[in-house]
Amino acid sequence: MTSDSLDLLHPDRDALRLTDVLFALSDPERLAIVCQLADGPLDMGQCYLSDPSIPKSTKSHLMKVLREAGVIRNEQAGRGRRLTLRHDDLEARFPGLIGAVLQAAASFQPAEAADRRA
Amino acid sequence: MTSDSLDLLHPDRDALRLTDVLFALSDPERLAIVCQLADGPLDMGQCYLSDPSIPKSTKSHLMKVLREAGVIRNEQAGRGRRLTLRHDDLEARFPGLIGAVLQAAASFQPAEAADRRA
DNA sequence: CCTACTGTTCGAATAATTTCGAACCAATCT
DNA sequence: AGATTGGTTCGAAATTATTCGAACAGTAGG
Repeated sequence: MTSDSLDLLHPDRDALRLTDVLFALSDPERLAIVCQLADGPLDMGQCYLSDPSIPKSTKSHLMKVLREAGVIRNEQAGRGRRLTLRHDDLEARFPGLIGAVLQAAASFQPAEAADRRA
Repeated sequence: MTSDSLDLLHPDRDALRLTDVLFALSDPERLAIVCQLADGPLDMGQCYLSDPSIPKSTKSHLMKVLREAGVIRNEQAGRGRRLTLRHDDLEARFPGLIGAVLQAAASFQPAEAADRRA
């Protein structure tokens, strides 16, 4: 009935810590995930890692770090999970930060993104 | 005579990696150092850590991480060392990033900074 | 030259992250 | 209900980062 264990914990906007956010973004794999979410929410299955053979537990852990830092929201959606970049919360708390990171990342790793689309 | 081993290695502007920069900034102690350098270069002795009892080897290592990520420059100056935030290089490579981080950090940890000034 | 002063580097111990398989849980479909 | 799909959590192993003392190196001053 009412959702039980699997609604995960998300920090409030006011509780976001800059160093935690920076740390979450400092891993190439996590940063790439964030870039994919910049255009809008995605189901977990639509979020691609650089290496497709990475097990789901590892992928889940990457999402956990991003979620606990307050970078993404991870909510149940049907059978799977919907991932959302917490753009508004980040922007409110750290103005200009996420935009600068996304722009820098976009002009940086376009090759990998293109590879994934191919 | 000519400086020997102690001119440290600094990555070129073009070699700066976003994830390395974010990682370097993701530690509270290192971030605080960067904030102190925002107003201009400082000698190492003028850079304060949250805990004054931290040994110099640890402090040196914090600077090393910042330097190797390309966040600061560390050059010999007289008897000691002059630390400089590589603001121009960072801005050129990741427009808006360092400014957003500094602003977010400033509106975040003013208590600690005030303590140090007292 | 010798000493004092500043920092860096090295090596080892500790702590924190990452990675992965296995077990588990919730939702959907038959 | 049972089977399938999609993802989280747990626990252990491996990797990486941090911390600190000791040894070293460069500079300035006596």
